Amino acid sequence: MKLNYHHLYYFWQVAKSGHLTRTAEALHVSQSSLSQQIRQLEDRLGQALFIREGRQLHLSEAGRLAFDYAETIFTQGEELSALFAEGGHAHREVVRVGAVATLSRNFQEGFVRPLLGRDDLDLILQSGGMDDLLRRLSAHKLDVVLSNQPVRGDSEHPWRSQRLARQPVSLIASSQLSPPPVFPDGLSGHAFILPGAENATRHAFDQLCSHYRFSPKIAAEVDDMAMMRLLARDTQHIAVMPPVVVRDELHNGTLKDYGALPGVWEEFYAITIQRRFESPSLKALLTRSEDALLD
Amino acid sequence: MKLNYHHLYYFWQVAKSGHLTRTAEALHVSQSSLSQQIRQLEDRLGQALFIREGRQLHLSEAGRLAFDYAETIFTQGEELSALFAEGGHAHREVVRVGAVATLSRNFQEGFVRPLLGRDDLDLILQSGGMDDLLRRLSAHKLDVVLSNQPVRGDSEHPWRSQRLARQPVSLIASSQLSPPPVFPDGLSGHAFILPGAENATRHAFDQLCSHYRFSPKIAAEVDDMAMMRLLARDTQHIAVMPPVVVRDELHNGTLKDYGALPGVWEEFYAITIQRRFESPSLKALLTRSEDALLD
DNA sequence: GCTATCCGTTCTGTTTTAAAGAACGATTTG
DNA sequence: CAAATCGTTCTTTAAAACAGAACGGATAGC
Repeated sequence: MKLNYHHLYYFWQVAKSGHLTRTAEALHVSQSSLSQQIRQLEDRLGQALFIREGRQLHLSEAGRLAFDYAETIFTQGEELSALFAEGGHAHREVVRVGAVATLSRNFQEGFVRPLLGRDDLDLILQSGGMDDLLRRLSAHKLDVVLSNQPVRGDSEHPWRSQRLARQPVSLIASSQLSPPPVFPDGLSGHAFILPGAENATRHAFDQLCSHYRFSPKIAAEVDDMAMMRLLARDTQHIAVMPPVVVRDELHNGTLKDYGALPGVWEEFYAITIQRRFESPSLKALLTRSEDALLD
Repeated sequence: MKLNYHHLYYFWQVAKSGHLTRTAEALHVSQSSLSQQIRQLEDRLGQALFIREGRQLHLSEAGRLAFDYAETIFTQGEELSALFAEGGHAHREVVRVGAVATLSRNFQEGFVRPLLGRDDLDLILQSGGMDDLLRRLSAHKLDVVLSNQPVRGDSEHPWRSQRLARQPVSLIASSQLSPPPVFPDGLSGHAFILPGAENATRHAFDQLCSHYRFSPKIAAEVDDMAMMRLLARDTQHIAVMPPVVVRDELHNGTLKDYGALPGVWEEFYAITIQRRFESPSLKALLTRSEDALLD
């Protein structure tokens, strides 16, 4: 009881044009052959795909349904054919990495670094929203998605989240600040620059605050690390962020690290789809030590 | 030079398990047959899909590529088979409507109203972001998307935007307001509740303001009509919105319509994919008069 | 280091399936 | 009302998918 894709293809072609004879000519087959195979498809599916009115063919409701599926199936097939037809040359290895747009660029670069020097390989980096990226992952348009939070897979979407690394999160502010802020005391006068509410780091920070019964005054909520860096540099507020993001500023003394927050981490996850043949290059990326990623 | 889906199917099955003999048993064919057909596929594509190492099969880079496509192709195919296998009963007509989440619920209801009484038809309503909805449309998971702005199609995405209706936009505020606001004078003391910046209505309003060299004080930007209605009702600010949204409040006198804004409209578009066989029910929905939609 | 086994490939003959041609029937056109 | 158009059905022919046997390289056990 398997679907015959050859029959489905003929059905698709006929449904697209609406005419059996013309399609037969276009495909260089006889109309009798076309007619028979579509009939066989209908027999197998157990329902009429066309409604025969006089000498015209109209799609039935079942036909419309089948046509929608056929459309995606054969569009994909033609894309595949085109990929092999062009060039004809051997296919280069491709690694396609999606990253949540707000993720640390440092980390992204660290992740793909081993691939940057390789001439035998194409690297594709895409940023976007989580929903968008996961959809691409499911459609096999991406090999891995980098995120700062794990996702739960289910039977329909067998995603696998693997923590790649985590780094401490500190209070970062101008080095001129006096008295130096110490968590959680002596902070009442200050305003904070915090990660956005949907961020796991922010969640941990809020929990820490509520443990100490401290309600921070919020100057800004930012979900982009690069943006947070700018705000930390150009305001007198205290930013809650991983020190690596502002490594340069810490080094040259414009900013100062006022201490890591206990239990607050920024975490990095790789989300993949379980599959039998993993690309060896990707596998190597995913099995590195944390240190290699965070430097 | 056409792709043979039968061959691709065998390739897919073997690639999934990684073993030719086991797959042959599972599919009830001889391994020689499997081997030959996969070879034929490779010949046609012009590249090896498997790397034969000793008595093991590994996917080549081209194979990985082909496997990704095969996965989506045959997943779709199996879904289609399942749809026809279950039931076996005749397929009911389905109309699947996507609507931008912020679109007037009144309008959405008006649009689908002719379908609500019909027993012979399933109606599926989905809301979401524009990107998401357009993706579903392209994947044939939706028949039409309702939006308040048109989209441009291109050769890759042959979207067609059709304006279904438009309605005037007024200044709406508490009926107690004195003196009654008249655009654009006598508004300097008031704050506005406006549609969000990415909205076409907002754009038209901004153009009107700049024409009169008037800069409105903004109390809130809201992209959801239902929310705007609440704010108009519960604040003393002036809302820029279509009067129909607050029909009840206008009727019972809590709110008042202080006049339509010239050249400012809220517009409604239906976005579809050009296709040969449109569902007759959908076609009927799309060719109605504006009045039927806006009541 | 030899033998037995496993597993994929290749060759050849057989079976199944797809395709073509002719006859038919229904519908539209002039 | 005849001629043309278009899809279906039946029968024959061509092309494919398939099975079985022989082959060969790789692995495992003794």
